[in-house]
Amino acid sequence: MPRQTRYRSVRGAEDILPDAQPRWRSVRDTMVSVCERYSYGQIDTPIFEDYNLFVRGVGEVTDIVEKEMYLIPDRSGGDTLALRPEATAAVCRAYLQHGLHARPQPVRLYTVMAPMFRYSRPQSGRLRQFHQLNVEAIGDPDATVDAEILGLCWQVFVELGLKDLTLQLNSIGDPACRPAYVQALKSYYGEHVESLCRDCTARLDRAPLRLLDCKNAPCQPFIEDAPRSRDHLCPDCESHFADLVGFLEGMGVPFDLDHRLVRGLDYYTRTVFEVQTMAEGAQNALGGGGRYDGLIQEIGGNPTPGVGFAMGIERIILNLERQSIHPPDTPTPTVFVAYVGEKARQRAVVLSAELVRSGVTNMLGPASKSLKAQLRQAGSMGVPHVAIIGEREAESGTVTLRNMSEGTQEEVGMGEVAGRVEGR
RNA sequence: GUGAGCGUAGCCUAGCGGUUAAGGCACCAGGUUGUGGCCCUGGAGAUCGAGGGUUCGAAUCCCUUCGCUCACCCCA
Repeated sequence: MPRQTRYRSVRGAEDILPDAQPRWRSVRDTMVSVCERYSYGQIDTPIFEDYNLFVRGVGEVTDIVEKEMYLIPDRSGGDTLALRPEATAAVCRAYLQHGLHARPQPVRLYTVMAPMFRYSRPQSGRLRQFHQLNVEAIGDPDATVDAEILGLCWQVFVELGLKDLTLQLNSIGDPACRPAYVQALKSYYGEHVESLCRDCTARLDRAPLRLLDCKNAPCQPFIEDAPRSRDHLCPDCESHFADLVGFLEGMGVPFDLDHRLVRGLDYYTRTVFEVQTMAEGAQNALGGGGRYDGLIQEIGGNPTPGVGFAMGIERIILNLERQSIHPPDTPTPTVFVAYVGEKARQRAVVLSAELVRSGVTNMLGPASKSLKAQLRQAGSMGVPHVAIIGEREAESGTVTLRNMSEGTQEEVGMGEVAGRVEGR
């Protein structure tokens, strides 16, 4: 046998085999169900976009833009394309492109199972192609919308059955108050530069907010005493946040205020939140998002507020498995069509097709295998009925219908099979 | 991009310098001439990730490389 190159899926990109599909489907169904009950409408956008959309939208100095995008030269010589690294910018683009501002605001949108692409070293809970649920409410600045989004997000986790989750909440202000806060943060940290970890000395200039996020030991004491964004909110942001907190309490959505929570995408304003597991493992953020009141203007629209979040399907599935929350069983055929001999072979294909037409899930047995082997296969799959067509049945136009659990069988006409198996 | 661990049949694992690389699961075929689940027998399937080196001799030791995994970073 000549040995050929064995291809495998590209690093960080996984196949989802039939056995895994019930799990994916049930997660998806739960997400759709919650979104639809909140009156969100499904939107699907292309998996690639002009890469400038993400540069503008996500922010030039973010990791996503600097080193994680998959770029594709456009064969027509136009602008470079990017496999989407996240959904929000693309959904906002669609909002603008289709004049959705002309509809009642906010416009409520979601995408499920949307594949996203980010180039980074794969590890548990982090792939290069991964899938998200994305939910966005665009066009209304009110805190009720933030509350709705947070409530929707939390409800999805509740209905998925995941336990040991926390909802971390913070406000990082807006253009009116954030610059002053960032300044305060910088000058505070400026006094401690020499004590900080190497990562953080670099962060001080490039992404000061992320200093708060550092996990290294040397920096911990400074984080506690660092200026907090919520203490520097302008009156508008302050009352917006107070409203949100009140709404969440009223809704019974549990949350923790976390002054360290900042997010890695530039577009967030005011509300930011993250749903985290307490489970072991590094990738503990199952979902996250916030308000992005400046984003639409940034990508060329009129100033338009928005809030939304994303959650990672793979990470959710990982945690469902860790918590032994099982998906529905893989469906098995109702009937296995076994046959022996040439004439029977012809009848069998026909029977299989007719059963499908009658709505009966069935599997056609393999040719050139003994009856014994076919029965064995049906048995190992747990198929409840086997329709056997041998020489005899082929002659008389009948089939022997075997009940696998009882071990009984009866001879019926070809057309009777569907009725027999359903009637039980 | 950085660091660590690991690579033996589809999956899990034994072997850790010496004759044809062992076992389990799964797969295939038999055990009555057209009948499953248990049991029994047999079979197929591995150039031991790849390349190079050391040695009389390497899956076993060394180097390189590729791949996988986990963590950092970042985030879903």
